[in-house]
Amino acid sequence: MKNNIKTLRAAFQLTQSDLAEKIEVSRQTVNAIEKGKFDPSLPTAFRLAAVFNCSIEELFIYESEE
Amino acid sequence: MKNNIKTLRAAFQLTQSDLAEKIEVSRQTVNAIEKGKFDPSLPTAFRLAAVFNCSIEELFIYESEE
DNA sequence: TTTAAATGTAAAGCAAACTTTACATTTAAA
DNA sequence: TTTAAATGTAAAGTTTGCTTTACATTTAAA
Repeated sequence: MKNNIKTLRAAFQLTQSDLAEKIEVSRQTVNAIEKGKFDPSLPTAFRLAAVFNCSIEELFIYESEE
Repeated sequence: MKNNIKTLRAAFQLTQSDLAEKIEVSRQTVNAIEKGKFDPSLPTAFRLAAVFNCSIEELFIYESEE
């Protein structure tokens, strides 16, 4: 699963800490999701999409797992 | 988080087992998601949306947690 | 009305999402 | 060029998504 969080976060001029606060997760979680270390939960994905005013599908690119 | 899986599954004439097979989870997992016992992972949500040819936002209704 | 399919649910265990703490590295402003 | 903010990352622990096994209940077809 790829995502456009880093780009959008920059466009919205938010630090990882700012974004973490908005979506109510830790800064490390934002970093990990952004870097593709793991996928967010569905609720977290919804909150991210809300912050960036876009759909989950616009934020995340699903690629069938291996 | 509410969802329309039961309705859509009926419309597509799929059993919980059928759907489980399609999205590659266990039947119990489909049942639990359908009954709102827990939220699916983001990859599972993507696969569900793909089966029903709709968006994740059309399938799941996000409600801020308590 | 009997039988089979479908659904509901529970327990034990594993895996992944997330936390906190902590520290090292990069970036950018003074 | 020093300093602070921002980012990267790691370890240990908690929570939750999901599995398998197992069985009970509901639904529907014969």
